Amino acid sequence: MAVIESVKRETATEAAIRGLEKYIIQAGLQPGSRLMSENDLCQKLQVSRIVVREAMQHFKSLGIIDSSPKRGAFIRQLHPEDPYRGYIPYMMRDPAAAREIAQMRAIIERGMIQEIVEKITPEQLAELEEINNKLLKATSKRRMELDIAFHSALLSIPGNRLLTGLRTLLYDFFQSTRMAGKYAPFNPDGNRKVYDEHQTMIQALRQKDAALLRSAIDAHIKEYRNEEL
Amino acid sequence: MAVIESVKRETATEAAIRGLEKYIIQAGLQPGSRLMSENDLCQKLQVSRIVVREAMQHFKSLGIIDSSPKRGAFIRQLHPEDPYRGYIPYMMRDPAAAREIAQMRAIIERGMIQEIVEKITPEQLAELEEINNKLLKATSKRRMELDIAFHSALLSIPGNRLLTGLRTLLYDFFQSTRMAGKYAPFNPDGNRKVYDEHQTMIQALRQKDAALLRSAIDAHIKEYRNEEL
DNA sequence: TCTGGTGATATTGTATTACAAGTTTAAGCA
DNA sequence: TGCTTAAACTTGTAATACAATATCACCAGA
Repeated sequence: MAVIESVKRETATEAAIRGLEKYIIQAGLQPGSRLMSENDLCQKLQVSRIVVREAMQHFKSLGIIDSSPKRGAFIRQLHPEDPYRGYIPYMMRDPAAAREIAQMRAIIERGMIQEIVEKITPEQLAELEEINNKLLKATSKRRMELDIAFHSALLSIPGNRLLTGLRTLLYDFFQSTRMAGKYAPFNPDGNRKVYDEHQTMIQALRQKDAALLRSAIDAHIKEYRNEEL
Repeated sequence: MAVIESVKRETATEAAIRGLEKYIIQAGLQPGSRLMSENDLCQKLQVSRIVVREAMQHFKSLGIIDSSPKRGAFIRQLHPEDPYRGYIPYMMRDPAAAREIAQMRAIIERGMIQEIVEKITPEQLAELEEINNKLLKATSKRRMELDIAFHSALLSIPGNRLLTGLRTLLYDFFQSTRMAGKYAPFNPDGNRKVYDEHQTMIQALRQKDAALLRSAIDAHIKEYRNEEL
């Protein structure tokens, strides 16, 4: 079966994006390095300044470079949350997204068990306890924040930027949209339940008991899974 | 402690990006919808066409919209790999990235165990077997592709776009750069070993034996972990 | 030599005008 | 109604212009 090739000709801007990427890579520019000026790029790439600026905007939008007026453009230090930057509003409009985010959350938390049992430090353990202690007497809204803080702290234990980059997506977004209503009802026992489940996790971490942590996380996650089907 | 506020004034382009996002959201534009023309946006946002085009480029770069010459710009259907689009070359230059990617891979695969044991279909199981059968008599390069195909197939079982979006990052990139050298040495027994490990996974999936799958995945992953420290 | 001021130069951000090439729409006609 | 043709619209690209500010080279003075 012959596939119809898209014969769309490459625009000058697309070519400039390729050229600029090649320049960045081949010149070995590191975070903090300054790119050559727009006019110089015009000469080098043989396109007008408009095209160069649109190519620059591409890399600005991705967070690869950062420019300041009258100073120039610089290679930016990548941040772990960059990849998802700009997408949240659009995921929010996708009804299937919430289910997938909840599933992703469950997968990540289960998958991390081994890592965090091995690697957690006393300081990190203390932080988890501190967050959870506050949770017991928190109001509804504050409780949600503290729950997020607790799970974010878990997420950061492996010291992996790909993981911490998922924070906004997995917790903030999830809580703020889909779960806001049902997750924080006027349930006076709710705090106690969440607190107890977190305490079990903390205990499992203290004892470095992966099996216990697994069952605690499963219990903590279960309610979401059922609701999201 | 007083934090020095960044007093950087917002540029017209940044304001236009906000305005354009607001327009897209509030107008309820769906994938396939056409945006108003650049000139109309100039009027609406009260900026020049250059600024409008740079704002458009921002959303083009993120994959939110797509424009074709002389026809207009349209809301694009988001694809799961979009968030990581454009980042791979820059991750490649980060020496810490390989370790984090390997760790992420291990976390995801372990975390998926429950899901895929529950949800795998006979067709998906057959696909895994087919891939693995080819692997036994594959040459070095082909073997790497088939290994990637095997794990990608695993990744797609839950039917979660956030997961499948990680494919390029977790497998293609990882294999193509850091592991290329050591992972595919001139080792005639290598195929057999990978084949056997995959077979154990397949058997575990057929029997819906989560514990067996866990140990098989752990064994399969272990070698990477040790090498990456 | 070091400091501070001063003017020239470089740089980005933004607007305007212009046009090519192709798409869409509208008008007019059979 | 259906078809043809011209008009209007739309994006991609270039060139020019200028404001505002950062940077730099230079020079004077202590």
